[in-house]
Amino acid sequence: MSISTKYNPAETEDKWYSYWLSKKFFHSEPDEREPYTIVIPPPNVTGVLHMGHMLNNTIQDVLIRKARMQGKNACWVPGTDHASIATEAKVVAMLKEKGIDKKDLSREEFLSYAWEWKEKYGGIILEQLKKLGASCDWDRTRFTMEKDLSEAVIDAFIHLHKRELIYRGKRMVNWDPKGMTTVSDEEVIRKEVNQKLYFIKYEIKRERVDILNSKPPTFLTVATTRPETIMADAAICINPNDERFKHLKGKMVYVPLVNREIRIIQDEYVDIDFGTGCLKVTPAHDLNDYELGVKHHLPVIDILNDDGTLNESAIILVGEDRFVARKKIAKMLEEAGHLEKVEDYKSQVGFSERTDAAIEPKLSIQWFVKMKELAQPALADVLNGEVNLIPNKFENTYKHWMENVRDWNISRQLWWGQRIPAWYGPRSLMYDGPDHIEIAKTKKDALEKFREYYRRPIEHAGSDEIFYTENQISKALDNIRQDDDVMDTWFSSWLWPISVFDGFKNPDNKDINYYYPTNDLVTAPEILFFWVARMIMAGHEFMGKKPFTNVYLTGIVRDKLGRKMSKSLGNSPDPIELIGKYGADAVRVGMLMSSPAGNDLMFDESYCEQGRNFANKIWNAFRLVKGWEVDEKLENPNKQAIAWFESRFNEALIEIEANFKQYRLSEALLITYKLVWDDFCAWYLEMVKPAYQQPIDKASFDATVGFFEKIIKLLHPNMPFITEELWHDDLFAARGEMDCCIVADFPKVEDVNEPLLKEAEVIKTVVAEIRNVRNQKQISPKEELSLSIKVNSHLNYSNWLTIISKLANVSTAEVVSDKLVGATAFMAGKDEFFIPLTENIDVEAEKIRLKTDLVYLQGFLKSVNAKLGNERFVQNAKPEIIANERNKQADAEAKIRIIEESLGELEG
RNA sequence: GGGAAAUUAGCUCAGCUGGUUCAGAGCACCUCGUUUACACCGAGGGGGUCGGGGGUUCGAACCCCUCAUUUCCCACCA
Repeated sequence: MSISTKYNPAETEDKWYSYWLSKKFFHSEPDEREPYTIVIPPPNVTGVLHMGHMLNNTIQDVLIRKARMQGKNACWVPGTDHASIATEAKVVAMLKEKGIDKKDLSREEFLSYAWEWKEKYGGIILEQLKKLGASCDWDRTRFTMEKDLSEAVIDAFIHLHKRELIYRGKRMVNWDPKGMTTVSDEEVIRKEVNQKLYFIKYEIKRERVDILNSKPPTFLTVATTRPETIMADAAICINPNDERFKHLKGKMVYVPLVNREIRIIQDEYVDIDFGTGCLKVTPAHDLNDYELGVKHHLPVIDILNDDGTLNESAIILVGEDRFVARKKIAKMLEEAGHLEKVEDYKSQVGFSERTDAAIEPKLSIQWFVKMKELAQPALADVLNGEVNLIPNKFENTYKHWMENVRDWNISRQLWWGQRIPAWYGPRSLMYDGPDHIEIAKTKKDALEKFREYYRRPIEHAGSDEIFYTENQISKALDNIRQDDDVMDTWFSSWLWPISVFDGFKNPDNKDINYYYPTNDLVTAPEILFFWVARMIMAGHEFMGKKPFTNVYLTGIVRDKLGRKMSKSLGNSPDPIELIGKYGADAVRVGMLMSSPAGNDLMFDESYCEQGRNFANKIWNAFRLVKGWEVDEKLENPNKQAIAWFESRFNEALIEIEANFKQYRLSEALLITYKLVWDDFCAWYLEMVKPAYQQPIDKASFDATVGFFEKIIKLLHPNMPFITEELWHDDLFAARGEMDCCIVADFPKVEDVNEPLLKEAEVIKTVVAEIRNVRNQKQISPKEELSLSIKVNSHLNYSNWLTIISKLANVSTAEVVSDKLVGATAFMAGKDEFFIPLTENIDVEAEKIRLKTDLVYLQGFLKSVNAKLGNERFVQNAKPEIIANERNKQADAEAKIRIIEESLGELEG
């Protein structure tokens, strides 16, 4: 036989993937079947596959393939996300390498570079998914910035604006000085940072009389982590209840170095016990200070440029980066005698999720979505089980977040994304004033709205109605400009389950009606709020229905030391290399084996090895069966084995289905693994396998091939490639063009013969015991033994004798009525087994063995008796528990009797 | 600072409503094996007082309290 002893994934994977594609097995169109739909969490368009994607998409593929095999109309919609800040950052970096500064480009020029970049790198990740075997409906591939999806974003904005759920406001926002944009609260990652706490002395302004009396200046000390912001100080704040500072009320102090006078204000917000009890108030650069400033009518002095350098308002250190300025100013303060001391200090600092730059609180005008109303139905869905989070431990966090949801800052100071459809023009053509804003999908619409606006009578124009001239109007219209900002990427992502089916463009179309709401969503818990929660909100707002029913939250893939995989640590294997090394099926199995929903996965390559070994095991089982010659004339000696495996398969299948129902994919796979490796290969095949170079009977062969086919189908969702390869082998019935494993019927649960399975377990013990005897006595497996069985139970061994003989290399096996003296013995259940050996048995050793068993059983019996003798147990325990205890008691008593007999004979 | 979860064999994890599926699985480990599908293999085996301490109960890995450790989420203390 010329089949390789090892399964070679490279020979099958591309072949079958192209075949599936060419036969359109992944493609779905609405029909009369029940739909099963998953929308992919769209990866960044310019990203490459990492281990997290690997896990996530393997799970989705398993779910979708199983549904497809179970007769559902399975549709897995793939696509990519334009990832505005990440992609823009990459493009900016690329341009920089070319010596081009983004500032020197027009918006149009920049976008053309960006699109070029997207065309070049976009879609790499989707190609990588194909290597994994992902059975996405590629005809439905979408991109969040393509025309239709962008329009959906604009439509959604306009809709929400009409509903007064979108507003524009001046707020403290999170500013990313590296990305030069705002980011939402959710995109700020807080980290503990070792910092310094600077104690800075501010001189208190002396009364004129004090100066005349040459009274020396006095100081107050403020503790701050940000000395570079003193130039933006608007006040010093003390707690009105702080006895130490009562005398300071109403005084003024000088800001060191710049000598600007500021007030001392009082507010209970200040913690008397923290630092010095004096707080410098910097409304432009701290959220709390801003609020204090509003309360006390303080000026806002913004000393930072958008890129984090100091601006002219700082007066000193203009142009320096904030962190450089911090060091320099500390020195300057020290030299000027204003630095009392510096202490080490740990505090939480916010960093941008995308650029890792320290976030700067900044006052600016941004667009916001009101979240409270939107959150309500989305919270209700999860609480009442309309939407299931798997595992449900995430419900608590979800609830907490949704109940404390804050408004969503959706504007970003970037170019790569959907531009905010807000248009600005002069409110009045007569005098300068705040802008008039119109929300409109296109410039044309905007112009019309503005024209209409200007044609109305002029406000405050007295009794007679006055209108602008057409000339004035057309001149004004020439100067209408669109908002420069784009929308947060998540503002397109939250529409994904709707927009991929064109639910905005064409609200009542066939696809959206059929596929929406989708079934399962598979994603990482990190984006539960970013994305999942908002999708549910969008579902209710725009469709009046939830977007999906089940949310499977995967864990984070970590290395085996528990560290998060990251580029900088270099601890993340390249998934494509892994697939090359072990095969896609192996990597899939490796990922699935040890990652229950919601649990982090400590990844190690050995998981892939295990997967590869499993593929090889299947391959070799196939080689074995493939090599059998059939002799039609032979009787079937394997009826018992066949009946057993049939039941065993169904027993396992029941468990597998139950685990799938609970989304315990790793558990389901492990059961499958054991079914194939242990039950099918190690037991069943060994039972029916003909002797060397002997033919097999037709019935056994057919049964075995039938089992094999069922096993291949069972394995397919996990291991699509090897199963498809085997499916087409001529070992099985001839296959038509469309007869592929990918669309074969998934096995259905059939009858389980429980007593038969129980008997088989006893038989397995018998075989294992005989092998154990060989091991202990150093008897070669080739040496034949004979076996005598004294049956004390109701088990009918006659059906099993041939199997025992074959598996344990026993030449004669017989049922006897008396113990065999001088033979080595063991028990299985209540039955006794004897193997006569040529050498004398070691009576002492045998006695010790029996005594050990006896002691254990006596102890066991004692505890059972104690239970049964306890009145309160007998009164309180459930009847079936008591019955069980009585069984245990009888059982133990019987075994003890048998052992005592044997011991007696050895003694005697 | 608030909240949530976890802690079971060397590692990764099961263990559903307290009582034979109650101490389990996979991997790793040890011994033996060049048997004619597979050494990416086969046969057999060892290994845990279920984080510590209390309590409830006839009975606790499971329920309660407490401590410890770890992880995650949320939060504006300079």
